[in-house]
Amino acid sequence: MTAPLPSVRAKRARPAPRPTAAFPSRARRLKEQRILEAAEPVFAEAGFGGASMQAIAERAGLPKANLHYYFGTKQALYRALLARNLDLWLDAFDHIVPERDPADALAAYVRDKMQASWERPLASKVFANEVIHGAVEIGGYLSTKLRQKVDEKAAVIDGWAAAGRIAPVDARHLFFTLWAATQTYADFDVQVCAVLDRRHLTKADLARATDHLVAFVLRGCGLTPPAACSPRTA
Amino acid sequence: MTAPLPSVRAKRARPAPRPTAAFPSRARRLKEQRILEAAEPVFAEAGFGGASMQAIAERAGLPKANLHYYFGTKQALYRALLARNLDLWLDAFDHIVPERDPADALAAYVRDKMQASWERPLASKVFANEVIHGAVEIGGYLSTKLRQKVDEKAAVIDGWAAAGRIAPVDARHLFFTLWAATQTYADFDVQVCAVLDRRHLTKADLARATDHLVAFVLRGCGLTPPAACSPRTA
DNA sequence: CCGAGACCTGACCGATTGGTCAAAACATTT
DNA sequence: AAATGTTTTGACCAATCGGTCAGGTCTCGG
Repeated sequence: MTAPLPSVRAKRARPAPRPTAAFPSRARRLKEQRILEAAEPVFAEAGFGGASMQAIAERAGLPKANLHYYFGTKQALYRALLARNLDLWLDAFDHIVPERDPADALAAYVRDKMQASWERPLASKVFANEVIHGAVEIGGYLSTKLRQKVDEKAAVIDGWAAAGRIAPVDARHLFFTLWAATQTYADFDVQVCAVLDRRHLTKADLARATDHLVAFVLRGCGLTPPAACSPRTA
Repeated sequence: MTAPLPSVRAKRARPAPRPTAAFPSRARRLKEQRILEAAEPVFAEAGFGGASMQAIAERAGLPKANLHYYFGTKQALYRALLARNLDLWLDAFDHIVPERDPADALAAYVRDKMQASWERPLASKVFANEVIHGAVEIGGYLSTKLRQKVDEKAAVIDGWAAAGRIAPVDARHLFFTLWAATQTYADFDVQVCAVLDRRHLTKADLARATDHLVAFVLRGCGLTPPAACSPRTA
């Protein structure tokens, strides 16, 4: 202890980015939402490394320093954005329950995921980016919460298979296939557009894709689409 | 013309990055390859915006200025990397020909694409990144060469369907599904690892995934796997 | 042995990056 | 209105970014 060390490491100085962490007022929540909404397209279109706080600030119509007041660092903002969307992926799993008819359940699952690709494509892109780049921020989530959920739902699929209600598929790889096939309409939309010769994907395009996928998946699982396969269901 | 304008726009100054563009010597090609090989993992892991010339230079064991000597700009290096891999995606299409048995052709297609995911995952990641971020560099390729090829091969699928040799699937959406389902093992490998509780994906994992996918796809197209579905084929 | 042109690179440039900070503005409660 | 705490932001910082350039080295035909 010859010298009193020049305070902290300059790099770890984060005094109080979130003073009211315990009781975030309604106004605070609203503003955070506004910033996250501005951040989503920027991170989706440029990735974490390519996105800049300046660009996000401009989209939100706020000075850059304000973002740092609310989120401290770029990484924290990125993490908050990811966290907001993570549970979104698990919702569709609710359809996969033992007592339900396998064809119904799988069709509903695919339709739900396709709807998510239509309604929240940017969230899917941010997630895809994060995973492609190694999932450094959400690796823990993937190997805990997601894996548990997949294990649970894979057991349901296996149960159906054991009962002869479905072809003997590999449940986990089936999920990988379903995730990829549905999210590709969000993540790789420009490729789909290019091949289909569209400027933008329309709801009708997605409906057609959904019908194709549902039929394809059901056949793939040794099931038959429920007669005519009416696409009209809430 | 009151003032002679201060030469060119400072931003477009690119004197002669490729003096021997017409006759690239063997040594030159070799060095370019070396740089591209160093660039691939960096672009794959960080995206275009997140990658830095410095990082690529360090990986290649070369001074940064040397990269600029060979490729001029970061964008040009990125484009060269993309160009090197573009035709890679089209190769598997060769299996889809009218005279071939549909089940054989589709199985071979899936196996080829899965092998590509195993052998060149980084190329797939770079490509995925580019498409997710809007395909600004390869948009032209997607809406010309790729689309033409897809149109051509979709006609083959439609022919099979018309002849009753395959279920009446939507050929283009079938391709989207196949691309997504196969490339997910390259692009989202960490997610697959997390769910399967692996540190790295092994060849055996990929083999299992391939068998699952082949069977799933064939059933999805109303076909039956060729008896026992031996995974051993060159 | 000598140019000539290809190749190489340390030093440097302006612009932009994520992040900090102090002071001003605003809101609340006493 | 004084006091207290939160929110806002322009100005600023060191670091890093992509890119340039002068001048070096190397190679090779003559």
